[in-house]
Amino acid sequence: MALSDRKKRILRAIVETYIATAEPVGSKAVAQLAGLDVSTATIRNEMADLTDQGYLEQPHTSAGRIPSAAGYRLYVNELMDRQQLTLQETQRINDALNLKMEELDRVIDRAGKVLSQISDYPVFTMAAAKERITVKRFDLLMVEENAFIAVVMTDNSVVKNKLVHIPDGLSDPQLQMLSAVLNSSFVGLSREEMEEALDKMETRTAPGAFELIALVVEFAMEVLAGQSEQKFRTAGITHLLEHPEYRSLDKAKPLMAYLSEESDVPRLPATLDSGKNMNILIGPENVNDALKDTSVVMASYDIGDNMRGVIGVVGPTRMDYAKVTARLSYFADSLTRMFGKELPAPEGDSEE
Amino acid sequence: MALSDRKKRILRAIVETYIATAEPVGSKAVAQLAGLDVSTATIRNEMADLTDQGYLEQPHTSAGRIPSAAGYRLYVNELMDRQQLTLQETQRINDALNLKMEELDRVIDRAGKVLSQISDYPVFTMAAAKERITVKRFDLLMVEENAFIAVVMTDNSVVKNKLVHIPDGLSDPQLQMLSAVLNSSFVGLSREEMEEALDKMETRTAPGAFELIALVVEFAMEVLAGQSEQKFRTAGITHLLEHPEYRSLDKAKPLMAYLSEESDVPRLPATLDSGKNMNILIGPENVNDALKDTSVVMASYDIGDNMRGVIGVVGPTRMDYAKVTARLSYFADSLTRMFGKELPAPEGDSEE
DNA sequence: CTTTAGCACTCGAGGAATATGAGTGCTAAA
DNA sequence: TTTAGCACTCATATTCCTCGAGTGCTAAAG
Repeated sequence: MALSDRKKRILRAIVETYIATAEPVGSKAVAQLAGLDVSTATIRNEMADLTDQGYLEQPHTSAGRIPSAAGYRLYVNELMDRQQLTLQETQRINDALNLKMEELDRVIDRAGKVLSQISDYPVFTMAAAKERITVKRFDLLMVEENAFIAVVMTDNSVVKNKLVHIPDGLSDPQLQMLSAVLNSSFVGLSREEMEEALDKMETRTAPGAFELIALVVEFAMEVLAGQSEQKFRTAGITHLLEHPEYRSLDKAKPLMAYLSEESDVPRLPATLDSGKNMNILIGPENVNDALKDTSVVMASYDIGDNMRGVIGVVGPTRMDYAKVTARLSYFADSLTRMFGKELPAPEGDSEE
Repeated sequence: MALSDRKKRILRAIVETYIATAEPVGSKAVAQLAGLDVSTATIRNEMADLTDQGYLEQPHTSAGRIPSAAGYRLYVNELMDRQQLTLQETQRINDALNLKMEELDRVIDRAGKVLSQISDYPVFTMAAAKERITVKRFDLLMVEENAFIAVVMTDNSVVKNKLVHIPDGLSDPQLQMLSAVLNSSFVGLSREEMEEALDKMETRTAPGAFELIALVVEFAMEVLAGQSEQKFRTAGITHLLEHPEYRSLDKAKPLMAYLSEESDVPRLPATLDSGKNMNILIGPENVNDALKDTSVVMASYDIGDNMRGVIGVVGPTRMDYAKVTARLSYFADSLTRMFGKELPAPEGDSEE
């Protein structure tokens, strides 16, 4: 059932003043703000209707109304004006991102920090790799008599290396031999397949040589593991404490623990409705218990060919959705522009 | 002026019960706990003396006493029993550290997390590199027609790489030429010296070649910068909220902001009294303002040949010093044993 | 000289009672 | 359908009071 225009204006006024003040909104305040030339009594009637329909809630008999989850939902879907960013703000964002094309994760980290600063809410970031990553090539470089560098490059263009110490020196031909074995037998394999291949090889290879191969392959497996592992990072958790709903520590603590690295519970359900690239989860729409009274606004962006990143803002259901969505979407766009398909694949070792 | 044995016992009892309860300690409680067979009145007299001498403080005329900074200092220096760790606890620490010799920073991160868990306080870690770091060698690997990997190894055995895309292909001899220039002109130079050398070279080199050189050298300079930059990390900040002195958000917020990445103010004064490898800073002894009401217990450990790490615990002045120092010193020892000089230099790219 | 018992005093914490006022629902008139 | 009026509700703030732990001081006892 569609709401009358007047009801919508009232709902909108309530949501926005509640967002601004964090206190239940009464009919008087609405009368002033909604720009309607009706008395408070009329508004009270309309508010009673909206309460019946589930868009508003009453903390107790005689306080003002606050929006329910459904109320926020409606507001977000239909009523909200997209805010424009000021030139200054876009400037700030660009500065933060363009400093220099550094490593992927560092940029993302910094992006999170800046987003947190300009939105006044905590921010999380996540990068999810595609399902199957393999090693594209191995390189070995002798550096001293008793050490070489193993360089591993994955098919999503991440390059990592490790200094390997060896008890006895290695001749150049031996090194090339090693390199040949690695490149012929372990390229194009996923982590699990590598493990298998390594097992099979053990029986029919000289122990000394096998040990070295295993060392490098295990490193490669670690790299692959590190790639597919979801990297969850947060920034600005202390912003939580600035909002009245978290003045009580009992409220703040669990959410903060969830956001900081401490809790080992499964992370945010990255249920990005595929297709859409901006997603708003309001209060109970969050699956996770720690987020029941929390809203999450998240956006996704592309990283290179085969990865997708998510960046999101966490706050009380009374979140300034208009402000947050405006900033967030600009951010996500900028990130896609930086890392997206058009650009060369992400450079450098994109270590954690 | 030395304190009588009885005064010391009383002071000790006060410090320890205050640490346990976070509430001012009265003469009655001391009478029971100090194990002295004297009346509360006597103890009151002694406590008055201790207050005069500056070891105790009175929040208001008629509450119990709490230790002053000087009182804690005395306690830490003379009165405190070193706690023994239980077998279980050492086990836990060892498990956490020995999982696998992974990258330096990851191990340190994990160490911080575990230390925070077993001490119930936030923990910070820092790694300070030696003053002058240089590049030990460059390697270039062609990977595709239009990209190569630049591998940079520093003299503290850190290896990093970057994928460099180039518009036009590069022949093998050209690549070797490039490598030769880099290795002959930029090895052994500090960051600043590199910059100079690069400037000089600009005038007398073909533009196309120079561009590539500059690309790699700039990357190397970034690596050096990253090495000398102090890496400050924290774990378990939310533990702060568990302690009554930070129940009021106004108290907790600044400290939390300081500890999390948000504040850009200069970090902890790593004024490790050189020589000593365990350091306790009590309240006002901290230079930084954000730490005025906070105690910091820190220990240092060696990393390889030329780096030194600091790991520390932050908490209210009413901190369980005995517990914390015991755990911390064990931790620092274990870390030194892992990364110290006897072991091969830290392996792998020790990226942040 | 030191220790102890006794006592009046202080001051914060906690609780009950009270006042305040914003906001509501309902009714009756416009 | 809108408005004014009015009685009612209930969270919050304020005030006042009591309670009790703890103190300092004094005078007596060891």
